[in-house]
Amino acid sequence: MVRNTSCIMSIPSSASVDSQLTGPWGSHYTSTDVPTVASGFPGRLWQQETQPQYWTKFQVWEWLQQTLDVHQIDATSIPFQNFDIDGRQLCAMSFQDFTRAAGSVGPLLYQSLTELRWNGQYGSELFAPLDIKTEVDDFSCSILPYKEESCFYSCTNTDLFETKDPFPSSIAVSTPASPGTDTKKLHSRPQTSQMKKHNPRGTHLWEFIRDILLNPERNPGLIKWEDRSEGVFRFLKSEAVAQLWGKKKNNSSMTYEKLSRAMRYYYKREILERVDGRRLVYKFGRNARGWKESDK
DNA sequence: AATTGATTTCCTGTTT
DNA sequence: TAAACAGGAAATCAAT
Repeated sequence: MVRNTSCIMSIPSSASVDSQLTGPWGSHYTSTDVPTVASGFPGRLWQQETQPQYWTKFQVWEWLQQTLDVHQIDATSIPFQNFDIDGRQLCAMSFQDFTRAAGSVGPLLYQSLTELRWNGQYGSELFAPLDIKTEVDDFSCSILPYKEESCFYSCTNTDLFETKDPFPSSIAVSTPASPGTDTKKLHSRPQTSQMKKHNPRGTHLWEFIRDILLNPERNPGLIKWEDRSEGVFRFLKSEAVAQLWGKKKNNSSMTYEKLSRAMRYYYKREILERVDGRRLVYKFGRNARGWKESDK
């Protein structure tokens, strides 16, 4: 009955994770220049993080994911390969280009981007200093804070992963977070479907896993496809993934053991299929979307 | 304020 | 023996 709720700090997390991380997120990018970014960075830099024109391909991709998410549109409904472009190219697309590239979702994307660009021009001054928590990120972190809050995880001294990665995705990207501005148009746009209910903070565990798999640049050997076409994958650095997940959920005590329990619950919902006999191996089930190559 | 879906936490037992 | 796997039970959290 009585649970030992007291020993919360006894997790050797950082040590184990550190030792597991070796990729671009690991030692290479250890915090050297964090302070700069952490404490009020120059407006110019901020602009670069925020304005679509300066986005990297990955940021474009993030924006896409996020926008679809916000509008409850299935990520499989648009060909992502048409958006394997950086911000400059994205901004060069016309309304028609968007329609060509994303079909019926094109207009919505065009709209969203236009508003973002527009906000980007005036947003900076509305960005109160206290919002600049810093760092940030981790991948699926949102670029578009349509929902009032930004995506900061503000885990102050956890520069295990994030960090000065080459994809400064969401730094201050909480552009329109400022109340009183016209960011609500996006909110009030009619929803395409009601299929999904609440999706706290954008991503579920399985989507988080999927997104790691789908982003080689962001996946320094954390999880690997075993059979791409069948949706079979394997954890290479289970504890590191758990830490990352915990970071996303602002839970520093996440472990693979706990993460895997959540994974097992997915079997019943057919989001994952059981792959027995093989440790750390899972397979996407019929209810998992957006992982197939053909889905893109 | 109550409900609920999705985990999170803990645990005991089994398998690799 | 140390990790993983299996699930049950209960707690937690955020969205509604």
